Amino acid sequence: MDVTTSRPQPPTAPFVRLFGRYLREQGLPVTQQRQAVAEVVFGSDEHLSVDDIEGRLRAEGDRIGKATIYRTLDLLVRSRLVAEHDFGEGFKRYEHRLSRQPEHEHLICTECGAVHEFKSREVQEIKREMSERFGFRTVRHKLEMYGLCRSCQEAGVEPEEDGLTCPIETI
Amino acid sequence: MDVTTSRPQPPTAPFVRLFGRYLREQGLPVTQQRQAVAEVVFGSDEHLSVDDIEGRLRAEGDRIGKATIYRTLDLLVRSRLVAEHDFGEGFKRYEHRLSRQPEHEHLICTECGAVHEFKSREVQEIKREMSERFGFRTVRHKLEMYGLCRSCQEAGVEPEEDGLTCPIETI
DNA sequence: CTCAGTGCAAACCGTTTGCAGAACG
DNA sequence: CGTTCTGCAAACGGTTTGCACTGAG
Repeated sequence: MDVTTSRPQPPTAPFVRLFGRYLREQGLPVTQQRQAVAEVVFGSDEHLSVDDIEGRLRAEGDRIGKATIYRTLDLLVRSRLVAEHDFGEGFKRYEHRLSRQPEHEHLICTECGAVHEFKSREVQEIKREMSERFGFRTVRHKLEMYGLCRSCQEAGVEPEEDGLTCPIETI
Repeated sequence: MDVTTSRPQPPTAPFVRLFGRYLREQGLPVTQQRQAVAEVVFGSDEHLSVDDIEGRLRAEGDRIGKATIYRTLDLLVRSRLVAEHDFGEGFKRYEHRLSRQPEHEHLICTECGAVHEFKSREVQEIKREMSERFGFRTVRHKLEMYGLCRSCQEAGVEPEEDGLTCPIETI
């Protein structure tokens, strides 16, 4: 593969090297499998499932066992270079935290599965309030909005209703 | 068991009847197992796991199969009388939505597992913004703050650190 | 060389499903 | 009485783990 040809994303090599540095700091071997998994994760701006990662590795000719992928993702998450997400699909997704806003929230379209990221200053406010009011020290948080993205609404999809005919008051 | 003795919580019977009404509306049988599960869920203000529910049923002499509990919880969630949560523990938790604020967010202590509820007006603001800026129509959301509750901090617990020595900038 | 990593397959574990017998309406 | 439910046990599926072999340092 010609590294000099144009790439859609910034080069991933420096990020992979950063992961290598983390491994060395921890006294762990920098293996080619670990580098290959890191390359895939840092080379995409999507929220990848383990199957996605396995597929992309295979597409590049790498045949890496799922167990190794899981073990490597564990290291990537521990290094704080990668974030793990559970969007309630029954499996986890992974996204790297480099070269874009490391802290962001998610908009998830329940129709087409599209994931959009956004920043929210309100969350900082909430953290402060929780500290003041309850003495709670927030270490991490999760803010996800589930609904319909613009294009699914324009395609005529409606959010499905259910529940008791006499609804519980909401808000 | 004497129903006339004092109870810690408001009586659950009306809530169970509400569930019965939902079942009838849907043309589904109101079985004693379904009522027993509903009784347990409406009778607690905690976030119960399936094992919790099974245990409480057994404590009252009811022996109901896990499959039935799962199937009944599915109905309770569909009726909108009960909310399902995944706090990343590897299993789900359930909480009824009656006689307290039906919409609220969660504070989860990663040390002792305590769950505290709070209301956030900021979330409404975020919904509005997402609609304006991205045309996203929010149907539901998830806001969870993970960290240390006051008592765990007072007990001297510190949030554990990890990651690369040169940290990625955070907020 | 030695210790940790890898790959495979089996184990795990919460949840779901198929099916014979029991209940609801 | 027919239709749906229940309970059991087996199946499921994402993830984890045990172990013999390979590879990094």
